[in-house]
Amino acid sequence: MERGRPRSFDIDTALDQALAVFWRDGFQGASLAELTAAMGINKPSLYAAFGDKEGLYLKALARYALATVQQSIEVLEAGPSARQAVEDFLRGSARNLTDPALPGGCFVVNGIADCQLSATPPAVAAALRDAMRGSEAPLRARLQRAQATGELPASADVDALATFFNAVVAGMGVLAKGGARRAKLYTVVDAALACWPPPDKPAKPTRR
Amino acid sequence: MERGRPRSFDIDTALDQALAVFWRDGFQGASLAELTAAMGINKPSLYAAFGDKEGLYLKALARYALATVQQSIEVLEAGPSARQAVEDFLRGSARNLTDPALPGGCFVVNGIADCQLSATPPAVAAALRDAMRGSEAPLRARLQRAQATGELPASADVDALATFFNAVVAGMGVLAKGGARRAKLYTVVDAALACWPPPDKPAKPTRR
DNA sequence: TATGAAATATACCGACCGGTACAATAACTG
DNA sequence: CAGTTATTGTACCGGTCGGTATATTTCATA
Repeated sequence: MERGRPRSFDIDTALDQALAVFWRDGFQGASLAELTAAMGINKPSLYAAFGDKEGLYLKALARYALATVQQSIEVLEAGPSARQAVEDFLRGSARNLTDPALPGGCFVVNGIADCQLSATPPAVAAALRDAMRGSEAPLRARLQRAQATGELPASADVDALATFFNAVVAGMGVLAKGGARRAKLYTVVDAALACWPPPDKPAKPTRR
Repeated sequence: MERGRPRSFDIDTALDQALAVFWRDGFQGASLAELTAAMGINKPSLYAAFGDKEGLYLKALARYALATVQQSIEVLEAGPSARQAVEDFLRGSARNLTDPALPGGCFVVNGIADCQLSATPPAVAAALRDAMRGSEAPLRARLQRAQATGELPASADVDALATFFNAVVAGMGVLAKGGARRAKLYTVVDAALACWPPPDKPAKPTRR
């Protein structure tokens, strides 16, 4: 049984509202005044529920990372082929990065670039790096599966490919934050997909 | 003739020192205390020479952008072939982004991701976007030349390629700031170079 | 050497920062 | 109906922020 006065707000809702502020302004740039205003609560309530500005950020980041990784897996595993799955993934990323309803760019990319040696808590920097590395995993898993089924040639370096596509998404995140339009990001996707490895030495080259 | 007490520091030297601080901590994160300490001057001297924190940042950014664009042009135009020039450019970028003697990542990429709607002066955001777009120009110029000389097929979209390689560098900048090692960036370079367009429908495919 | 101009150093300004003490409030328990 | 417990609103803390007023120093000029 819960004792005492019940909390007047929903934790996850407040977390999402805090996420939006952190996404837009970064860890340093987001002030407690902005955060509490966006969350509709007071500072002591925030402090009691999340412990700290740092704790709040870490919880918001964990929520964001979980949601995006789940969505990535969903898209990557749903594609009819690995090649199509990666294309869907890249194009979906381009769409999210330029979604006018979102704060702009990628929360993790913005956060990493915002890391200041002097004032970013080590746990925040570490969590961001973990999130960055974690976003590579679904890609790598899908590419490994493609190699196992023969869709990707045995000579392909799936680790390198996963890192590459991840880097492309990060680059698109920077372009998006810099104001690039969605169409421009799509051209990046098109160019990146040209890196898809060709099949290994075909016995009969398909040419007429 | 100069009247009055002469300035006791060199403008460009101080600008370079300020650049290092801004590079590491961003516009918001860099405090006047850090800046003046790094530059070895007092706040009034900074104010008299550069007018403002914003003015100082803009001058430092202009200096950085000029230097990097010049170096990019140099590398891109020195390569024996366009393909080799772009490879040299990408690999040189990867090297710079992970240079332990530098603050880490790309000053422009860090700055763009650090832009906070609430507290970043519009002129700073605009200058960063201009710098981001400007870094694409040397690439595009080199690719256009390659297309004119026939090294790139007429069907290649040089604008898209320039945007793509620029995005790859931006992505590598994020990875670097996130602590990725140089070797990891090199694998991204390798994968990106696989996007180099093949020659148009060769009459005799070079295969034996 | 006296004078004027420009840069220096110190000390300070109001505003905002993250974080908290305190008292009032609202639920559950007996 | 007390009594307990946790949350809420308000008001405040020391510290730092960007920026500046003031007075002093250091040079070129005359």
